[in-house]
Amino acid sequence: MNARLSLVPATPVRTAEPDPGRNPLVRKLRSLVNLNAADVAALEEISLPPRLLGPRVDLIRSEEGSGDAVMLLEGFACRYKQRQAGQRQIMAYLLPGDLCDVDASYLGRMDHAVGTLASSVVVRIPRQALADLVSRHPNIAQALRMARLFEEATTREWVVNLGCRSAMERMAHLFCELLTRFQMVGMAEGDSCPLPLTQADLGDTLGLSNVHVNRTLQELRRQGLVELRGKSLRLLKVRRLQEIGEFNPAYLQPVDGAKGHAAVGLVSGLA
Amino acid sequence: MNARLSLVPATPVRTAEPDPGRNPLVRKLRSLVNLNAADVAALEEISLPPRLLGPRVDLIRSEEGSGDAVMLLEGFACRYKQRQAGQRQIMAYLLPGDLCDVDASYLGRMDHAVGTLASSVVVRIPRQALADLVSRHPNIAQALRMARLFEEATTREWVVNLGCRSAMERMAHLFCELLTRFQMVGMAEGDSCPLPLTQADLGDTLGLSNVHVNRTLQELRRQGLVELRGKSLRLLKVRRLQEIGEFNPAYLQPVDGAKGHAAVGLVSGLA
DNA sequence: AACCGATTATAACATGCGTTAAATCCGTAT
DNA sequence: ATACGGATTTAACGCATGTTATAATCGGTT
Repeated sequence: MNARLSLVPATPVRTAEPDPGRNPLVRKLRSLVNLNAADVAALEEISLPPRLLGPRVDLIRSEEGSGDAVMLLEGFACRYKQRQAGQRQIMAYLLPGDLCDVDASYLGRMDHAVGTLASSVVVRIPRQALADLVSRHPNIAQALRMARLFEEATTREWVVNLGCRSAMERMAHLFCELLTRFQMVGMAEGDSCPLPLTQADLGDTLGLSNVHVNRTLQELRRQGLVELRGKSLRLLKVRRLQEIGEFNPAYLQPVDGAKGHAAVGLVSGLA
Repeated sequence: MNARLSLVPATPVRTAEPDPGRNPLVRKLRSLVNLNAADVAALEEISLPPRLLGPRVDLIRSEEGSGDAVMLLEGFACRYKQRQAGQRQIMAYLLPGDLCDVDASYLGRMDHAVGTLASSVVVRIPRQALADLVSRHPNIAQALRMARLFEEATTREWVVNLGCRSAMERMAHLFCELLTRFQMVGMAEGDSCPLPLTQADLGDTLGLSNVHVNRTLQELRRQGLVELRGKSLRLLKVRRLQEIGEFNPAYLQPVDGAKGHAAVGLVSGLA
């Protein structure tokens, strides 16, 4: 299960490299607001040593109580909930650059779990460091607020997906969303992006049985819309898939390129 | 459609009454944290004159750009999204005391609409007033942050509902959630609460056709679990309904009664 | 190279829910 | 009262998706 864990006992991943785009958190926040050199430098400094986790490892339960945030550096994780009978529903994907806010755990018992789907590298960000960062770097504070708004919008979009789209439409929508999100952190290559999930994982995401996930996938392949080999997803006809899933990336990114202005007026205290 | 709008052209609803529990926002925030007299007084002062809206009236589009928040004083509203073919998916309910954060509209085009389902009374809260309130009253700031966390948790719970529960389970869960939320603002009477929705509205909420909503409702009635007459819902066997829907109110409220302590450590700047 | 468990793929069958349609009920206005 | 339109109810039928089962394939390990 976590076979890969032993391969890399504590290999430190270089975080504070001079080249500007390695850190996925930096890349993500840069897709939301304009960051200056000081902002970027500060972001690269806050991370504690990275830790490698195998697939299917819970990463919230363990941090619970520390109050620190967790950032996904590499890999693929999710928020999920397990029903009594065993069914799992995935409620959100965490991609590299995504922060897992631990605020929720203060509301008493955490209402859901967070775990890896593929083997992943995570870093803890001490709560105090994050608070300092936010108070000294308004751009970063702004970007984090926006990231949160987009995350909320994404969850709402998943409600729509589950509530009133067919299997094919759901899957097309999900794939479009994934490609866009990977593009935002510079991890897409053309129309391809990583997809280190099993069909069962997709089923738990889309509210479908794994058999039907397979059927739907076959149909998408047959129509020449997607290619899914190994752990890589390729969207052969992006436009067509966007039509099928009624995908509009506006809920993931600022419109056009007006990053700087877009969110000046956010009610900072309320957010 | 909006026939009732004309009935009450501009009837002002009394907001700042001396009796402590009239304002649903106060009641709601009090269910989250302990508020002192100054906090309550401040909350009662911020509202602009209330406006009456008929059912099925959008209330975001009109406020767009003003940046002010909107609070529902009476009635029933929702966040929703309309698909091209016409299907509507409701993503959240707004009950009395709920604030509709307008932050999202700053991310460019609003990604969803907010509208009334029943005729409602709303008040605008100027952005500046809200910012002042939050900076001068830490308890209120705390409560608003918690309210937001609970709102996020609620959306996640809806994802679970749509993703992996049957029609009966979904409806049982929704009804339990509604009762609890109305209890939090003091609008439930025993095991009864308002439900001014049509079966079509319920269908757009639960991802079911209106025919199947009806079937499911009949079955719940036949089993003596609920009573739904006029615009009032009554849960005859709350415990049983909670079992069916696997409902656990922990995602709506602080656990037990530890309101004051629960959230002291929230990363204020991040939230 | 050969093995193993996990994943993917297919088939056959079952069913929960959607669709269409028509009847009844109910609140509101005439 | 009466009439009207929207909401609820019920029935008949179809389909998308679930379920169960089994085979084929793949990726990683020895």
